Amino acid sequence: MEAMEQSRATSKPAAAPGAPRVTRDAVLDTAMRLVRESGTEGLSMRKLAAELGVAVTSIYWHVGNRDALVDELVDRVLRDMGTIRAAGSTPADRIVSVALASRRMILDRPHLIGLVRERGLDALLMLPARRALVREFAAAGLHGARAALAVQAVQFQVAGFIMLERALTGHEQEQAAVQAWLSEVAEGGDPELAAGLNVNADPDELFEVAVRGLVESLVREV
Amino acid sequence: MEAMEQSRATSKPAAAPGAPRVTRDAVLDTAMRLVRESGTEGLSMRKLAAELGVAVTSIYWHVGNRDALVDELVDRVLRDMGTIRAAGSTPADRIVSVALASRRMILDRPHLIGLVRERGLDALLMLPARRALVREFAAAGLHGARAALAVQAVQFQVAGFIMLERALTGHEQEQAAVQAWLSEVAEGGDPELAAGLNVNADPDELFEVAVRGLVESLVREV
DNA sequence: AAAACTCTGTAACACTGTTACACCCCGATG
DNA sequence: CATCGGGGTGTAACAGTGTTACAGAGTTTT
Repeated sequence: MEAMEQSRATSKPAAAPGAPRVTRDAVLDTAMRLVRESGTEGLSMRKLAAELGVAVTSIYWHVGNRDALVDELVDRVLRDMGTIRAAGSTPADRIVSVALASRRMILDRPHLIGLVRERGLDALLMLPARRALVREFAAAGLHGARAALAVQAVQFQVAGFIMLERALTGHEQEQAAVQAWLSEVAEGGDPELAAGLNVNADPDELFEVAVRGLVESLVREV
Repeated sequence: MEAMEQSRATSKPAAAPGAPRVTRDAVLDTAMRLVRESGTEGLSMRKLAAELGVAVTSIYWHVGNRDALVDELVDRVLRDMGTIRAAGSTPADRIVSVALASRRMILDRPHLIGLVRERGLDALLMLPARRALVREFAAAGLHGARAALAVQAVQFQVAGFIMLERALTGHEQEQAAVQAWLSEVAEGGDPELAAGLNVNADPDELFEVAVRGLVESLVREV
């Protein structure tokens, strides 16, 4: 804890003559690279130290501990995400566009989900879209508690969908129980339905249909 | 691997005279207890062995390895969940009731989420509601690809919501970034909105509103 | 009696996060 | 100039994790 404060304060002597062999930034950079290359579980303090050609204790001196390190990585990724702008003419369209953009932003940073999940920072996933959602729902005529409920509903749908989607891709078909049930449905007289349930092939369409349905319901009752 | 086959095949000599000191069932029982008491991370092979008064290798002989053990625990919990029955008169009401019941069932088994998450079995979380959803959407007049999309949308919303809700409870307020933004909203002229965004106090209402909105959108277009 | 099988124990390997402690170097102070 | 203090690093260890090679006891089968 105090170590972090100290190292944070010394951003000037980083290039001083009595140069430290690694910087806090260098640690964070290679940590980020390790996560990009092999996920959250590919990031170990020893690996990180070895990668920097340094003993483990140096890492601890610079970042405190692993949790603080991951927190900082989350912060970094979130910082470079920028803000979300709504597009479209109708209020519903604009809100849906915010949801779509939010999903894109998060999916473009695959390591982010693993990081927030490990540290229980799931709330931060919703942060980028919040501002835009509040604004657009207000523009759609929703205020007060009603608006709060609407914003939260959309946020939960977006973030929940994304986390689930990432957890499911690749794994779904493998489940024996799932497969068994699918063939059962196919024999039940609606093969097209079974096919549609099998593919997690088009998450894009699924996401848009779900979000649009929810949003239109929320803005209609004004 | 073969060990599992062997032990699974020997359900008869479990009570034979040359009695083993632990049974596969006993291992699973205490494993389940450990998870209930201290979560997934409270379940270690050594702790489990110690709890049973046995060496670690016995555990491995009976269940194979940790992953297989957790898989079996998931199976067990899922098996005792039973089936979901729809209630209500209108199609939308019936579908919403399935979603509510599904959430209740899962939340009543808090350890389940940790287990499926650790093993990437998230798809199994949706399984109990699938049958009922397909039936009710068919009764609402949806068939084929349209019905598949609707079922998937509801499933994703339910499962995503639950996972997020469990991850957020308790943690949300702690985030500094979240807090900062909330006070900003409050000063923006809509304190009631800020209040509604702050509480994760009423997830029940939030869930019902979100699901009902989505479902009504899905069944309306028939 | 011998061989095969079931089940358990000892001890180790390779990892993980974390820390107590000694040390080096360099700049500031007495 | 000498001394002190602190930034930064290294060695080595502690405690814990999943996993396994191997030996052995006890029972059943051949």
